[in-house]
Amino acid sequence: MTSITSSSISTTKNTVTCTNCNLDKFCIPKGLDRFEVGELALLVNRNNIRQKGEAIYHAGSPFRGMIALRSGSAKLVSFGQHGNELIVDFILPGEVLGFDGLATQTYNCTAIALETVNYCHLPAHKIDELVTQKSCLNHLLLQRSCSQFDAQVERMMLNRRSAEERIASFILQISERLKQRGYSEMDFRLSMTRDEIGNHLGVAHETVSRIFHLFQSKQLIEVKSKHVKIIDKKELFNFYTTYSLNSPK
Amino acid sequence: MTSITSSSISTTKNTVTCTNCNLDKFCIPKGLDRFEVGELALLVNRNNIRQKGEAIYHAGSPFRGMIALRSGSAKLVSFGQHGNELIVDFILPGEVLGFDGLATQTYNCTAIALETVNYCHLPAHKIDELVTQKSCLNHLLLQRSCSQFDAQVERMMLNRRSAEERIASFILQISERLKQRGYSEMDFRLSMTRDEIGNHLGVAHETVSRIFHLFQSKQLIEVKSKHVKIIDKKELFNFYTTYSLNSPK
DNA sequence: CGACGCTTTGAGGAGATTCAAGACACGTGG
DNA sequence: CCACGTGTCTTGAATCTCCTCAAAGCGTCG
Repeated sequence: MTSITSSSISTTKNTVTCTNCNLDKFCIPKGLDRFEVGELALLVNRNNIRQKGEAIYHAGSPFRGMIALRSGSAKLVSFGQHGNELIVDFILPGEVLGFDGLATQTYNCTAIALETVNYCHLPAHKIDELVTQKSCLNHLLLQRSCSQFDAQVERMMLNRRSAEERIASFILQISERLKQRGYSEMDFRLSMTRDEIGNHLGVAHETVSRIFHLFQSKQLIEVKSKHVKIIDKKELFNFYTTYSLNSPK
Repeated sequence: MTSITSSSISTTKNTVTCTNCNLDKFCIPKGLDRFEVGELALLVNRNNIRQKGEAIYHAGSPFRGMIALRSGSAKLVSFGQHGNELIVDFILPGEVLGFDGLATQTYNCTAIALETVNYCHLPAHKIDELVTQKSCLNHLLLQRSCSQFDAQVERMMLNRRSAEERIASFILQISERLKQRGYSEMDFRLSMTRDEIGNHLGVAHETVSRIFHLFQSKQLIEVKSKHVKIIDKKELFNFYTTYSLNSPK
């Protein structure tokens, strides 16, 4: 089909760079100008593949750089001292991971593909170069890292809420994040199991199942195994903001 | 006693600077060399006082800089949309706060004194200057901010544990932090109420009370109102690492 | 000393977990 | 193409942890 020049042995699909990537608004380039993105494009390894269940990086291994998922999703897992594992976050297509290794230069978590993923990789040593050259990138990283703070507060708030509220918020959060990356916000497939959702939210997987069912019976969503369709977003939202609790004093 | 020169109207106590401050290993200067600390000393406002219950800064107000508690302690509070308030963290004497405003340049939380506090204040605009001049400070801030990530994981782990484990870990954490600043690690006074502890840990204040009592009956600690004495640190530690749970799969 | 806030202690109940068993889905090999 | 096996999901029942409500002790400060 396409003519193959000496400088390009890639297929049409593979000619995607940071400049024309549809993720550029969300990825590392966010906040950089056109020229800078061009530079960035030269530094990024594209088209890395991992199959379901394979690790993208391992906890304890040296920081190798930041990762942007071009397709597929992943989970970020932290292993406690007693074999208990905790899913710190899910990474959806178009999102960036690797922040858990930025500060210490060692990954704190293991990133595991929940389905086949295709990702870009910005190597660590190139990040250092960029950071010293472009203060904006520096600022950007600082910003992103500090936004962890907000996330933490948000999560603490969630942890005092009932299982129903947690799951309502989980569904809405996934919906919101998918929407931001241009996917359908009302109708999607969860790539993680009930067990993984439960682990992340701190509830038993049976409870996840039960509450999905409950929401369906209340006409808030339709669930069929991993497929979720949001019917009444507003009511779902009310569900987890209205019934608040544990507000001391 | 001391001769008073025109340039010094301060008492002996007030002549403490960053250079001779006993907190310098923990405070903002950490990682800076002697000369840089000297520079820093010129930028810092010292000897600010707040009484118990008074705010050091308010959520929503513009970032005014970083704060180091020279004495006294504080709580960092986040207000939810429905009047529920969440104690994100306690700040012990010698610790630094203000990270919640660093990224967005607006404080996300309100910092309230739990007892009379004396603090140093590094103004925001001077931080900017320093950051652009000294890349190490920049790195330092990034480091600190990213360590939030670890804290978040730690807290998520705690949230799947029983009330007993949470409180054991709380006591040990406070002990450890006091120790690091040179205070007694085995015998201290909690500056916060049971209510505040419970809020922070996500348990009812009655439960806090009961479990303190339980630990006392097990000869792990001695409690008398706010005063805590650790009797069997090792066993207390086992308490919250041995009985782990909820490890999925 | 009296008031107020904090802490302790008890009793009852709600929500979520755990255990157990069956249904469903998916992929593999016959 | 169907049978089979494994992993996932659902549903029920019993149990337990922790919360809520209530009331009484304790301490502190004006």
